[in-house]
This record gives sequence, structure tokens and C-alpha cells, in this order.
Amino acid sequence: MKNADLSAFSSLLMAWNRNFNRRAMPWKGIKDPYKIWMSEIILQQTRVDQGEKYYTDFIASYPTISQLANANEEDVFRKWQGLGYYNRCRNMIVTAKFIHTENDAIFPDDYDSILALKGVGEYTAAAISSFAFNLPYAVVDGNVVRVLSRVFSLHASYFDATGKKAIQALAQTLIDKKEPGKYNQAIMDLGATICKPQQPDCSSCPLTLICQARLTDSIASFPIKKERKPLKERPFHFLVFHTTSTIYLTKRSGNDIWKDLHTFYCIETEKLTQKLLPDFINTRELNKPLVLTQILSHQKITGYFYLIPLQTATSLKSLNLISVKKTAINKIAFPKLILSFFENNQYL
DNA sequence: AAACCGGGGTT
DNA sequence: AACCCAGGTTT
Repeated sequence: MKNADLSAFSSLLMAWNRNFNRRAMPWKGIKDPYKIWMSEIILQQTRVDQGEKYYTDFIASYPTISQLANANEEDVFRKWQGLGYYNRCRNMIVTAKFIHTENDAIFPDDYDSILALKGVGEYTAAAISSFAFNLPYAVVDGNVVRVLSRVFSLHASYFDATGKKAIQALAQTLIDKKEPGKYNQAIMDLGATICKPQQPDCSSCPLTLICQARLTDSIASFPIKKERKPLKERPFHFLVFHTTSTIYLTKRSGNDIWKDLHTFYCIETEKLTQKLLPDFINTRELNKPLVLTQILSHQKITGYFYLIPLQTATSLKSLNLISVKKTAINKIAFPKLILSFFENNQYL
């Protein structure tokens, strides 16, 4: 690529940002690293539109990192409910507690310390460093990859190691060293509002005259995409034990989907057989299950919900279930599929 | 390096 | 149905 284009890129972008960029978001321009961190964690792999109300709710409920650190964890997960990638929520809690107890509730102010926080990778560390502390670290998110890939017709893929390094190095070359926060915000805003994945608005783009993909009419070829793998099928058989007043749940653990969220007693199997069931249940006694499916990015969940009313809970002892009053399930955090089940079972 | 982790909007 | 979103951690 030409050096002239490298220097033109940033000045054209910053001029567009000053004169035309009217994108507004609740966290834009804020300097409080806690709030910036919160917004960035929420926005990981999440569209701005989807994350906004969660951000507003979290900041209103927990105005400071110490209030988040001292919050009831189930309440925090409950607020995160529906956002997905629940590891983000647990890491957020871990980091809030860490900063509150180990760092006098003071958010770290250098890149390496920020990067060391749980749930913070290179993108998020660069975002916090530049937005809160005006440090010159270039963000590389999906927007940046797309803009740079098109403007410089990068045939490197961000989804292999060398391509990733090349794109990060280019991004770092281009950043405005005096106003890194504004620059990072501007390139992401451009990607989100002009240089969109589909049907980019090239006629409004400040870079249209130096955009190599545009000049060679090959915008659709950039950026290089990641190959998609087929969905993994997950058949979940849920035994919904309940008495008139109580329902029985389990908290998911391990490194699997929905960690730390609650579901019903779950047996993952293609075909539910007698020996997979607890001793006191007979396959013939099971009613026809309610079947609900949910498509996720990487797997297809099919939930088979078997309602199992009980007179007493004595037979459940060995299953280590959590008993919850039916009137209190609104205090518990569930994945979407379980919420869908509740919506289909008002009589529970 | 590759696998894994949700949910949803847009086209 | 495909694409992809202000990515990060674990194996």
C-alpha cells in the first residue's frame, strides 16, 4: 500500500468524525473507566442496540465498582439474563471484586494491568486504555477489521495468526497518537454506520477515494470471512420436578453452555432410556414432553420438558437439586430456553 | 491453533 | 438460511 494512503487515512477519518459523525451512545465520551469497562464487557460480540438497555440498567443498579462487587451474585446474573455468553458476567463479577478488594476500588490505569483483568482481552484493554486514559492503543474489533480490510484490500484473514498480527500492526500504525480515544471511536463508528457489512454507504464515506476495494469494485470480497461450522445438536431432556408450592432446579457447572445459570434436572441424550433416569422414575410414567428448540451460534438445543408432579420431595434427595418456591423463580437467573418453558406453563 | 461460549437483528 | 455483532478463555 502507498504511504500517502496511510497518512491520508487518519486525517480523512478524523475530519469525518468532526464534521459528520453524529452517532450517540450512552457511554460515548465518558471518562469513568468503570463505566467504560462495563460497556465494553456488555458489548463483546453484542450489538450496540441490544446492549444499551443492559448498560443503562447495570449502571443505574451499580453506580460504582464497589457496589457491583458487593452485590448479590444471583441478582447480577439475573440482570445479565438474556444477554448470552454468561462467562462475561462471571468474569465481570470476579474483576469487580478484585478491583474492590485488591486495588482499593481504583481501576487500573495502564494497558498491561487492564489486559490482565479477567474477561479483558486485547480489544477491550485497548478500548479502556484509549477512552478512559487517552493511551495510544488501537482497537481491533469487527468494525476495524472490515474497514481496514476494504480500504487496504487486505487479503490476510483476521482468523489466522499471521493475518491477525498484520491487521493489528496496521491498525496501530494508523492510530492518531494525540487523540487515540477519538480515533478509536471514529473508526468503529464509521464501520457501524457507513462501512457496514452489507450494502455499505460508500457515497457517504470519507475514505471512498482511497478505498482499494472500492476502486477495484471488490468490496464484497472483504473482509476475508471465517468458515462456519455446522451446528452441534444438543438434545436436553429436562425433568421438571415440582410440588404444589415448590420447583426443583439445578445450577449448571463445568465448562459448558449456561454455566452458573439454573435449569431443571437435565439428561443429555439422544434417546431417553430407563437406565439414564433416576430409579424412582419409570419411562412409561413420563408424559409426552413439551418440546422447545433454540438455535444458538454454535449449537442447536432441543429441550424435552417432562412435567413430573410430586406429592413429596423425599425421592429427590440423591439428585442434589435446589428447591425454590414457585413464587420466587423471578429471583433466579435462567437461560432463554427455560424462560420460554415458563411462558408455556403458567399453571406451574 | 482450535474449540467453545448465546442470543438476536438484518438481509 | 447466511451473516455477524465494540471478543475472550480454555484446551
